[in-house]
Amino acid sequence: MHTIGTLARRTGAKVQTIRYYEQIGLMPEPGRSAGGQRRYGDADLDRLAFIRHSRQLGFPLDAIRELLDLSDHPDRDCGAADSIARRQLREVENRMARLEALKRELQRMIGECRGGTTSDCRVLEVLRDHSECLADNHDDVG
Amino acid sequence: MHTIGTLARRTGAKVQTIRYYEQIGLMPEPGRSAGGQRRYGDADLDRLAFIRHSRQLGFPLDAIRELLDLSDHPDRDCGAADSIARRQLREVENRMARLEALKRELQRMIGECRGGTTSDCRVLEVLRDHSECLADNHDDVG
DNA sequence: CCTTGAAGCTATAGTAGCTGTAGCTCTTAT
DNA sequence: ATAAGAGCTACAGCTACTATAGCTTCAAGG
Repeated sequence: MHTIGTLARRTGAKVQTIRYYEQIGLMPEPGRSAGGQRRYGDADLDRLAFIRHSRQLGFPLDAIRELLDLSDHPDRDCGAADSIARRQLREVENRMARLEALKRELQRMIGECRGGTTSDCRVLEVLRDHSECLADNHDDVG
Repeated sequence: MHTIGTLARRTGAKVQTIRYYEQIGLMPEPGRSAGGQRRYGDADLDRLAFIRHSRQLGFPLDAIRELLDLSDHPDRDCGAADSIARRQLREVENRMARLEALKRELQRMIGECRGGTTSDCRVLEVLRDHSECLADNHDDVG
């Protein structure tokens, strides 16, 4: 039997985070000690490790919920898991592409700045200048 | 004189977002019509465009506050603006590096999956397997 | 048995940066 | 005069946690 602190230490999650996962139904409600403290088994530890590892790979909690569900049913087709992972890969690639564009624009901005006062600062000029805007991007640039 | 809707259309910001910027002091409180509706001038439009463009480059609002302040004082040294931009560039590069690592792990995971049931799915196996964890990463991966 | 300090408990609020909703009022064209 | 569309305030919700306050429990040492 593990305490919540042990789970935290073993997985790198914060104690509050574990309670949060319980609250949103990602972790099951564990047993309690006589005094009301949470007591976990090894299966809980594994589940939390799975969640944390998935989070480190950037999966959103909803996707993790699906992955856990698949993991709980060994007889199902693994195509679903595969497609969640592929979706996440596409997401990561999208973000990278957007960041690449930002990086280039920032480098250009910085590269053109020749010092002096803010009145002739290229950085501020670029930010002010409407005409050089990136294409509209309403998504998070994350 | 522009309405809030006009500003929104011209900058790509949502109406609520403009009101939000006012609320947090990023946009000034504008004048009002007889009936109490916001009325903006061209300077407001420029300021909002500056904010949106900076957001598109991923600058956090605090950084934008500083950039706007610099932009409002043409006599100051532009080194500050430059260093904010460099900080942002480093941030972008960091995120890209982290995403690159995620991308590789996702690709490996997906590449190894040979179909079948979830019980022998490599994707789920990798997520379950403690020993193959990425180095601990407590930052946002975003 | 008693104390003490670490760890746990609940509940609530805060983070970033918006976005959406409800229920109203204003503007403007016809 | 009316009606559509835009604007108003105030507040809740989003993601995924994180932090705080004020309390209780646990485990070890004396």
